Amino acid sequence: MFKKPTLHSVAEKAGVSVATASQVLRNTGRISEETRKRVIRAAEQLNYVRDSRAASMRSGESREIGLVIHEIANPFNAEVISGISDFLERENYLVSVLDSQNDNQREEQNLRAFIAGGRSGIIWVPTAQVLEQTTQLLLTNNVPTITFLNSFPGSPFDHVGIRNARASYEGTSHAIALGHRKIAYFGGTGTSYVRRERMRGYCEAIAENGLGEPIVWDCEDTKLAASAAMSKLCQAHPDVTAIMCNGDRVALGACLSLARNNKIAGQDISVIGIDDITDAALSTPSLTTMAVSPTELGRQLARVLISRINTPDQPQVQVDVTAELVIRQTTGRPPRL
Amino acid sequence: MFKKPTLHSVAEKAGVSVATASQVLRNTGRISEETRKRVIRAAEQLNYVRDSRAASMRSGESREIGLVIHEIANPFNAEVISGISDFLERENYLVSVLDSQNDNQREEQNLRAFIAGGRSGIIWVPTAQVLEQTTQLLLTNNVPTITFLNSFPGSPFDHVGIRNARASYEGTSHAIALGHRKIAYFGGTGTSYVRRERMRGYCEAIAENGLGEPIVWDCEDTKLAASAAMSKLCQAHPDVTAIMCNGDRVALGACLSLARNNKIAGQDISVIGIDDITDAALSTPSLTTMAVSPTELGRQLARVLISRINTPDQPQVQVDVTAELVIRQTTGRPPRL
DNA sequence: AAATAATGGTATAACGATATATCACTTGTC
DNA sequence: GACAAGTGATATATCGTTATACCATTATTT
Repeated sequence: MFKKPTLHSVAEKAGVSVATASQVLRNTGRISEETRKRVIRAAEQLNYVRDSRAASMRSGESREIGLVIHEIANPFNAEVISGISDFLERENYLVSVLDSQNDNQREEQNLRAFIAGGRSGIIWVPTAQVLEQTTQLLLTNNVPTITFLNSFPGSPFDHVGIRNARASYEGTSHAIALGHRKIAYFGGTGTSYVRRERMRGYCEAIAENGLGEPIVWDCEDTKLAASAAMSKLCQAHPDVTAIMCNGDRVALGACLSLARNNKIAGQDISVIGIDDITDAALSTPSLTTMAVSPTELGRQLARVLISRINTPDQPQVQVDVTAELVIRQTTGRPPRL
Repeated sequence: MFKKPTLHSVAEKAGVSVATASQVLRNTGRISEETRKRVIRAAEQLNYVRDSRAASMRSGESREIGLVIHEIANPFNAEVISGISDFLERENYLVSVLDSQNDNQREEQNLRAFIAGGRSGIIWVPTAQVLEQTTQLLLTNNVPTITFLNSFPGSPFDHVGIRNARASYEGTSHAIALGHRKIAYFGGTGTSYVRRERMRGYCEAIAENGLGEPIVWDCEDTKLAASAAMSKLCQAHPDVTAIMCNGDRVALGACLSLARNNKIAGQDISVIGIDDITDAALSTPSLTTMAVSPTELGRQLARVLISRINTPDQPQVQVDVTAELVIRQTTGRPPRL
């Protein structure tokens, strides 16, 4: 039977002890140049790959980060994952991703897997409903954990996310400044932390300007669902002239519905998104949105997580990145009656 | 200092030996119901999570699969990842993803990490250029590996992918049947396995119908690049009336360029994609494409990989999934001159 | 030249689980 | 009542590393 090379085989081939071979490959600097070369050659010739399980178990250091996300296929998430990996890679960490596909049970299973695998830290984009038991699991097992984008009430973890309320507040204000009076909040379901905050910002802008009762229109976070929901919204509230959306994906879905009904986004109805995913600038008409930089998010996240890993006892940290209004074609003055 | 619970602490709390505790948690069925309950309670109370590194090291089984992909943010890839996870999860495997971001060096590093972590198997979507050394690494370390979607010359690994040549052949034939005579191949750069095959299918269809010299127009695989490239193609070859695209993403980029130049895809120029990503059906006009089922890909992949893991010595396997023509709005008869 | 320090290598005990052999004890059989 | 067989628990070796203590040599100090 075939067996893969181990430190033992490398040491044997180089004619030294495993202890020596280990020291060479870890660059402790205590080994003479001559034997160093011998060991390195042996390792190369055997295509030796250090077993990180054994290494991290013994040393207590893994330099691997786990990322648990509720939906990898979400374009904003995908962009953000690249940003995170980039920054953590520079600090010599490796980021592996598990997709919990919006399933609570899978989510806990994924977190368990990362705990079990001895990750140095966990980045967690929580689903809407987080079980108390899940939090306890992470705390008891003492893994540096940081929630990302979404959070939940009473979370004991560090957090990096977006200034959600402010984003929707400014988006809505932009519509108001253009002269819109009847503005709806469009997209999302349930009461995740993110959505609650975003709705709050919208409601504040509406209230401050005395624009009457807020109008909130639910829909699932897919383009298809958004398109269907938008058609219904237009029927139910024909007087709405602008929508503040829960995200770019539903915003683009709404635009799709408008296009199919021969209405023009930005002229008949104004649409404002949040995120600035790649497609926002590339659809026709291009989407006005509250832009969040995936790079900036990644940078902040890496910073906070690493400082938590290095200083486990520091007080809880919360960082919120500001979204910037990017005006494109889907917003304009309301149509004259 | 705080330490996380181990099997030792569980055993202690339950008043049994670690060996017994281990047996209970592995359900070997050799332990009495009474002590079983005691151990399980202790584990729950302590929030014990088995250290999978230690377990897999000793038992030689990890039930974890590594997926190395060149670009997580690619929408087709993202859809496919979910498909794979679903099927492998049913077989009790966990799929973790590393994104090599089209970087050769990162790719090897990622494969190394999975080898080092003792994965049961590796799913690899190779970048364009694969180093001989990388192949050797996987072989020497004896990890069941399967390439996915893309492959490379002389690959010794199992493969699951798409019938690429046939897909573009049929797509091109569809255009020909509609009456197009001047059809270009649009998108992609370099000579990856996938692109070579797709170009071959296109060329065959062109040759069989005596439509003169193939026209191949390169562009990077992003919507933005495709949009710019399409504008140039239209200038350079004003007589082209249809394009067979290297994928949906560039196809949608091409449509974007058409829309911006007030041309209508499907009337002025016909566009055919490959993949059928979610956005293909949801853009306006909707995209005619050679549809590949991510579910079917996932199923086949899981099947082949698992059989390789269970029977390492079986002969090399290659499975290719057929793409189906889905006619939507971006294809039609060529415009009259 | 004796004492001390530096250099380069190794033996050994962990890390936290599992596999295996073994050992008490009960139960069953004739 | 002796012996076999079965049941339930345990002691111990092991997986592949790294940390640490230790041991030879050789070099440096006074």
